[in-house]
Amino acid sequence: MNLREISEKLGLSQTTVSRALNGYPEVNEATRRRVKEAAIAHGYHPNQRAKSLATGRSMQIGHVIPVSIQHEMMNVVFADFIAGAGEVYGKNGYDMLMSIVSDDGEVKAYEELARKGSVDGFIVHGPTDDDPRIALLQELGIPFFVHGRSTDVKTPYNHLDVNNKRAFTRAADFLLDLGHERIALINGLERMDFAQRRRHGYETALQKRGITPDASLMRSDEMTEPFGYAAAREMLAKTRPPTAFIAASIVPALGIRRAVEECGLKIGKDVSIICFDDAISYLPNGAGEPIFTATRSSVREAGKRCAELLIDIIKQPPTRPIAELWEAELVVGNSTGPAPAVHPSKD
Amino acid sequence: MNLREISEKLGLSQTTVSRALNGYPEVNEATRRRVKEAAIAHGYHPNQRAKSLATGRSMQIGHVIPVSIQHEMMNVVFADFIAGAGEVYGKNGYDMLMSIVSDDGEVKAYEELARKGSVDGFIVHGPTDDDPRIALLQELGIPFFVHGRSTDVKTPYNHLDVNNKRAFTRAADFLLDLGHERIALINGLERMDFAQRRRHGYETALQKRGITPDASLMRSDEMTEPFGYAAAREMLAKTRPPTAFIAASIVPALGIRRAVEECGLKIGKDVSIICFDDAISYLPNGAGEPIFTATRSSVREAGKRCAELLIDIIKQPPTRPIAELWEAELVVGNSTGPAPAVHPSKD
DNA sequence: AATCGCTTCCAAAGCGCTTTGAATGCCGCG
DNA sequence: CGCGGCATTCAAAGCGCTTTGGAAGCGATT
Repeated sequence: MNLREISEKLGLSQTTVSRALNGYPEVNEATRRRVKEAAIAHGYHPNQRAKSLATGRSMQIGHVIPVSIQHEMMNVVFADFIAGAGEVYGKNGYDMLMSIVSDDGEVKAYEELARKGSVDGFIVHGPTDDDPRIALLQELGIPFFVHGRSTDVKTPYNHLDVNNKRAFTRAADFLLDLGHERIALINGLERMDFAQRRRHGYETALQKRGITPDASLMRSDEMTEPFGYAAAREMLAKTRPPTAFIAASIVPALGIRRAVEECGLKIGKDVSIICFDDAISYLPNGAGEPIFTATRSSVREAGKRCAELLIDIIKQPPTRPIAELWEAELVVGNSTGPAPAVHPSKD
Repeated sequence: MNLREISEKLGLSQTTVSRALNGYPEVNEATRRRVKEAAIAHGYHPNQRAKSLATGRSMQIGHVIPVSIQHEMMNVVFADFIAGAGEVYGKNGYDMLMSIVSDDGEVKAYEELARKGSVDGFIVHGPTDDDPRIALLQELGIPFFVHGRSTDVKTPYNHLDVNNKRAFTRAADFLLDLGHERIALINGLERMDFAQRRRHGYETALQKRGITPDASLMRSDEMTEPFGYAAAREMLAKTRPPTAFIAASIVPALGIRRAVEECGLKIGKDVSIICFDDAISYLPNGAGEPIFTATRSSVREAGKRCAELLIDIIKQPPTRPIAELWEAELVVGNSTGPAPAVHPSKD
């Protein structure tokens, strides 16, 4: 069933049928009703391929995912982000085009999708501190929106980010206020912009209290459970182990907890843990009372907002770049407590 | 840069340019080279929208994801599956169209994507025991491939599944051989076909040894870490606690481990744990030596294979349905050991 | 010299929609 | 009675590609 067939069946021109279905005002309301009913009765859906050829818009948003990023935060956090974005796409008649590419194929993927006209815009995930994708997309002249920031990119671009630095300053402050002095940082990969900002936040808080960040208490890697575990095991074996950990995600935090418990230590008493919580739906930070004290910001809400803003941008390019910075909230759970008294024998 | 422009620039017809680029034989090799070079030089990529209108194929595969499934295995396992599928799509010139919909919008999503001609086929994820999507897609007359099975659907359909029953029989046998008799099952949601098959496998193994499955040792829910934790805590508090757990995924297994450790028990000694391991890349079952003894089957490889088969089906509808059944391998880790001697006081 | 068979290329139709520009009918008004 | 204005509808062009059905050129064959 296509436009011609249905218009013939109704004894109307294709023009009128098209306009009736697309809500144009210059069509009689009685006619519109008749057309709409016929469309439903015959299960008519305008051919999207023809439609987008005619309109010049594909009604699709591209997400390019390099496989390696599978390992970093992308995998688990990503699913929630796209759930949020996808919801917004659906409401606005857009679809999500996802392209999973090898790492060296990323540039080509953006170029092709843009040049082929497969998408009307892109969401850029997980920017590094100097992300080349931003310049590439600007050159391609296609709308895009960055989830996060790329510190060293100085040309303006549309983005939304969490105030990662502030979140980690607050996390560290919280522990410092509890009397902790040896605070470990279990961070994401340093090439990720967010990880650098988080480290800066952590370092800033320590330095403000006259504590020099101890490199032996800082780790940076893919945010897996085993990474959190291994890092914590090693640090807890030191002669002067940390009394608290700050983790960049709930995933390594689970590993830290495992290590702490294996050492026969009590969480929230002997060792405190605080993490950044993306409010991931399948890995909730406890039901009701949080397992971990955490700085929290929903990545799903971020996905929604990024999608909304990108669609706005596609419809009407803004005169000046859009930028939003969200603050994470600090939620207190059972994983933190006052620093343990210094063991006499350790002096 | 479109076909007309580039053909004018070359002094050739659009026909010839099109054929040259698409590898048709009726074009002189010298001409073809000239065309290809010009295409690269000018960054020409055929407009996908026009192309698919002309060919009648969208070169897109649809994945419809209801948000609720976010919570069940989908979320974490899904990411790996689509990584595998996406790789295959890229190699074959296909793109992945992902539609995230509310639960009641699922039927509509399939219908629309099919009728609008947005996709050439679908991958169906996470079938239930009597999944209505199969009949729907058959009625829509669009190629599709099911990852898993739907036991109560009797019409044949293309699918690939892991032998879930066998995997769980083997897991239970492994524990039974070690002398365990009180073996708990921490399963996924019962409406999922795979969960039912796994339970059957577990029950079959017990019954073969004359053990009647104990309903108080069986739980079924979304496969989260907290679920595993809560279920294990409760079971371990019984007067006759289980000596072993079988978990449907590594995620609840992590929760079980947490519970066991909190109870001051030793894994692999006091309590054994065995799980189904989807070989998820971001949650690896240990590096080298597995953390958990597990029955393992890579969901990523499954994604690859499903994509390959679906593309074959689109190109050439098979005369009889394609069905593959994969066996999971049993890998032995540190989480299992002989059943502890019965405590004298417990008799 | 006429014909055939190849290779190589092309003009034009068509995919199914949107959109432009114009036509039709009808009303009220001078 | 003629005309402008409004509401409603339509024919046709165009989006950028593929594909059909030739046609041109040329050496080989009869």
